[in-house]
Amino acid sequence: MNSKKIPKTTISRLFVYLRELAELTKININTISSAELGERTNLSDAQVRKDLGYFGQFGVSGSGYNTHELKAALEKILGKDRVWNVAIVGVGHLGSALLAYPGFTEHGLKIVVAFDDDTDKAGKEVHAVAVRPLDTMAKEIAERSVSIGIITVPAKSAQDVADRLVAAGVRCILNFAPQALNLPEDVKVNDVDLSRELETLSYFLVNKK
Amino acid sequence: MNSKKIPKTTISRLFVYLRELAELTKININTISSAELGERTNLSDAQVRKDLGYFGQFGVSGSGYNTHELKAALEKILGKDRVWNVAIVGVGHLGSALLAYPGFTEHGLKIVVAFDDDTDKAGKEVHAVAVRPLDTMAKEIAERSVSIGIITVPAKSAQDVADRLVAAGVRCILNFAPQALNLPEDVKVNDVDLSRELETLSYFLVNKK
DNA sequence: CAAACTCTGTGAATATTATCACAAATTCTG
DNA sequence: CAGAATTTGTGATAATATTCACAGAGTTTG
Repeated sequence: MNSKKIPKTTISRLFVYLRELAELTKININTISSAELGERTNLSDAQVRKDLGYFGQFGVSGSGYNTHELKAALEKILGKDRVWNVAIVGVGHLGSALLAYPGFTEHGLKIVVAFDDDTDKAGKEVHAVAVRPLDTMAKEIAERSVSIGIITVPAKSAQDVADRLVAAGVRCILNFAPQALNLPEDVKVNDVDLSRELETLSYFLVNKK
Repeated sequence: MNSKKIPKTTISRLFVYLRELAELTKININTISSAELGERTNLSDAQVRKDLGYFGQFGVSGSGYNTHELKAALEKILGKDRVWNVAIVGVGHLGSALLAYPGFTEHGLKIVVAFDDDTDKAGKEVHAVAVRPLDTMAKEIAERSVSIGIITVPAKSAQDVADRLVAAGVRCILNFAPQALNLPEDVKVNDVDLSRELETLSYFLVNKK
């Protein structure tokens, strides 16, 4: 194991490699070179080798990587050999869509509870997940061992919701609200800003030759 | 105008500043310093100044930035003084959620048509947007002057859909499919990989002290 | 089995991005 | 209106991430 600091971007790409390896093993391809893996993921061969190099030596010179072994190694490294419980706060259009998304389960993430104060939703089930009012958060999160929170509420309530999640013990948050969250250092936040992603495309339209 | 190359990250942050400036002008705050703007957006004062510096000099020493002027300047720079037409391909849970999202309109992005081959959907309307079969893509995109495409189909069909969008003239794509797209250089693609965002959180859970 | 290939692992070189730090411009204060 | 306090704009510096390039290890071929 290399002890140098690992780029965040590397972690993110490991999941891409893992996804590709899952495909490859499924179709009985047992060996792959960094060049081929790079081609399939739109990355350079050097990038692939460098990324893997942070975690050990998985390849065989002259031949490449064993897909089964590399897959198993990455699953271990990335914590995909176990299931993490997830809670969603905000059961609007986006929240519901995420509740219905089957991909998470495949990736070791299980949405176990949702929160929403809307009386039309609280107390019911959406896509087989129970929806509860926000004031039950502390209790539900503790009982269901939730370790990841997803925020899909409007920007105005996002900081409040984040504070409550953290107070309930959550240390990882995926934030869809277009609002910068202010949280303790030991809380990991990933922001997904859909409007911004679309907007950056419009900049490209304005500034292309 | 500074002619140095502008970081992609800078463009992205300009939208954050713009959003904050919209709030500020709304509540009649007319002047703001880089430090204050940075605090509100969770960025450093130096970062704010550096980002704006790529596009010109907007501030006044000792006082700060005029919120109205800066807002207008950023809107111009970012192409937000006009409306861009958007098409969505794939009207599943996520596609429908995006169709229902009011935020896009507020940001100068208008979803004018959706595509899906599912016979339950094609020919109908979802959230006031017409859904058409994929083989009408070329015609619809030309007629409706679509310049941005959003891909919310399964990974397997993503490349095919992307090729068709490009063939129809689209040069900007927001891709939600967990699939690396291979497209001509003059096509700008932004990838949003929701599973990956969640998964990187699980890595953090495994590797925190 | 030796020569020609193939492919990894990794330092070194680049490129990109963020932070520092301070002169110059402006505003505030008494 | 002079001195103190702010705040910008921007080179210089530091941190981060990617690409290059090649020695060394393993495989294939005739």
